[in-house]
Amino acid sequence: MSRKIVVTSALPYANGAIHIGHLVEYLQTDIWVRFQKLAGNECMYFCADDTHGTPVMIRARAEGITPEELINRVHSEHLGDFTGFGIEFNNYYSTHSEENRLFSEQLYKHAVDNDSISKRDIEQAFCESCDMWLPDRYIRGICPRCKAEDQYGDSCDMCSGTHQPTELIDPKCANCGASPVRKKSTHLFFKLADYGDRLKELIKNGYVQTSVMNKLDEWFSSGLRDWDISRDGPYFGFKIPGEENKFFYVWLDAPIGYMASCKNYCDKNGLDFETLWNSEEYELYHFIGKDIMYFHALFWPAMLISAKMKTANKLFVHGFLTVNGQKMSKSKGTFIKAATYLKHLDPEYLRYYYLSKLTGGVEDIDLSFEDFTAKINSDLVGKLANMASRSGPMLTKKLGAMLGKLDDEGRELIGKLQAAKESIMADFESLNYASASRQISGLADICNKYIDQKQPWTTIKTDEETTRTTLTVVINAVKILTIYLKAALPGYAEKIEQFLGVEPLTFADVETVLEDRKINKFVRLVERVDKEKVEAMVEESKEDIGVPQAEENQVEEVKLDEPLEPECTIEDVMKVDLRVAKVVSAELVEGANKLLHLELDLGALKKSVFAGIRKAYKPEDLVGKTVICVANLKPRQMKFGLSEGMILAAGPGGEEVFMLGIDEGAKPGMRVH
RNA sequence: GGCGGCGUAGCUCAGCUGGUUAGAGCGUGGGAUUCAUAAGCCUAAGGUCGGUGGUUCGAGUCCACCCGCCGCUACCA
Repeated sequence: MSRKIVVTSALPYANGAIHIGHLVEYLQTDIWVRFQKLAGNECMYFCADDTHGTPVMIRARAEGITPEELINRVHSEHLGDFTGFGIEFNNYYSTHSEENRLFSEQLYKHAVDNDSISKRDIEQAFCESCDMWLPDRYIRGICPRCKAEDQYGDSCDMCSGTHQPTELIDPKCANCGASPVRKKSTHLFFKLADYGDRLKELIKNGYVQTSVMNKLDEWFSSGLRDWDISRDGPYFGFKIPGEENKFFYVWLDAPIGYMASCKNYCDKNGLDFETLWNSEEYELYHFIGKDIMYFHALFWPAMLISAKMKTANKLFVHGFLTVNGQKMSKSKGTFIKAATYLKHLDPEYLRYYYLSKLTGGVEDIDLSFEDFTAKINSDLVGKLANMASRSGPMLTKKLGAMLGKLDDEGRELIGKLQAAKESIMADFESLNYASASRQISGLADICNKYIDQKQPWTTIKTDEETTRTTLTVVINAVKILTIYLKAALPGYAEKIEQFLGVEPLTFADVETVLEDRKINKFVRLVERVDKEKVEAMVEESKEDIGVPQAEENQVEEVKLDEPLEPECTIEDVMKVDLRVAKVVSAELVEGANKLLHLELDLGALKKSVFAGIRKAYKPEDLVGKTVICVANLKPRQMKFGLSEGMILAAGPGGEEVFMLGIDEGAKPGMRVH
């Protein structure tokens, strides 16, 4: 029986561009949504821009436009980015919409009726020159603890301590630099604690992954606090009914934006919103990052419970993206915007890469450019695309583009691929895409072995029909693997569908077999990753930001061919025992093209070392030379013998190797300090 | 500081409820091939599973402590 599913991704804020970190979530979600559809389920995907709040207001002011103009522009930019990456929303809406206003007012009214709203005064910073209340983020000053300058109102980057904005020394408005004043104001609070038991119940029943549950336990045990849901004007948002100059805090109406987007879609398409959003007929899932767990696991369901509405079946929480093992950095050029990526690289690369990394857990995932290039080039191009490329053209050029029939052996191979279907589908369902991609990759290995073993390039010379059978098997294998990958690589799949001359494939087609039919001309499926394009993308990401802090007269950043190793201690250095050594003999190594075999004299002892310096040094030039060697390196068994040390040399390798010498007078065996 | 997560081959990561010689892909060395997007196949080397101690017949897997990294710490969007 097919399922009916509604899915959302977190709403990106309308104050900045989509970057590759955001895309982890949207691609994770999009792959899941596409998977559900391919599996024969009905699945709808809703999202929207999160448009309200102080940052949007400030940004619009800075650009001299209205907030509406800003959010309209950003909306189309965001949508363009998503479309560029093949992310297919049923509706990409905005929180600044009538639907959202109505729902926000409705949910608020329910909360009021349930006596879940309280009022009390709070003191907050107000900038008189900007005529605006300042969130903590918009107050800068000196950290009360470590006295670092220019720190946020709530936390200090230098000592990583947290503090109250009132404690900040010499506070300034981050916007205009004026000193803010403290003013009292009445705020509305949602009494979250009233919903504690029901939230615990929800979470106990599998609302989130277990690791997320642990985190939530922490919050529960420290007690749920009331949630400030109002902001004083001027504020870009919805006015709170019955209040003077008060607006809903942006986080109140943001998740409601999911509903608004769904409602807007339903109205445009003649569907019943109540059925889609609020009935048991449809499952509901939210995909979010771990930073907004609090809102989605506590506030949001509490508000829905208060309004007697359905809560989601499950929250799928994912981790953050690091690039080359570190936080995305504007100065390093790893803060890569979606639009910048698209100028240089194929979006399907990133879709495949994230597929290969995502596990459904909350751990961060790392995008290493080296790994990225290797994975795409070897897995996607070398294994998968190449499979099609080594069968398709032969079939079209030499065998009239006609498929034959599978033989027993072929059926066995195809059977193996078909048998993996359930397990691969289970991986997609549970968001363990990495596991799915490993399975698929393993299947491609089996197929490539089959091709090697069958040698169609040999049999074609003598036996066309046997060759046709072999290639028919391969084409059918390609078809199945394409289905397995299609959720992640829709563009790739489409090319193969055209090549095979078939209707759009789904998981149901895994069981069907293509026989005795014509196929179309083979087109290249995917290009290899060009390292230079990756570099160009990183370069451009640096330029996006401009040269940072040039006026600070900072130490010029050194650019090395090989990046600097992490800082080490003197103890680390002392572990390496460097000794002066004299080359006693040097000879070529039979069968090796990079190695020289050296005998070294270290005074009291001798060492036999294999060094990869053959392209740079001739054996006869080395004998008698004094070099520096690592004397306590663990001996390594090489094919040609045991290497007991390592000669110090500089350079990238090959012909460019430069050995370290030492000044006159040093004797073999002396330690280098 | 408190809390959560992580630390497994050069790199990126799998290892379910503890159970035979710890796995994959990439990379590296060697070999046989050449249909294919310099791809594919065979084969070798490479890990005291962050450290120490403990529970157990048996621990990468459980417990304690320590070290290192990341994140959260709620009126921040």
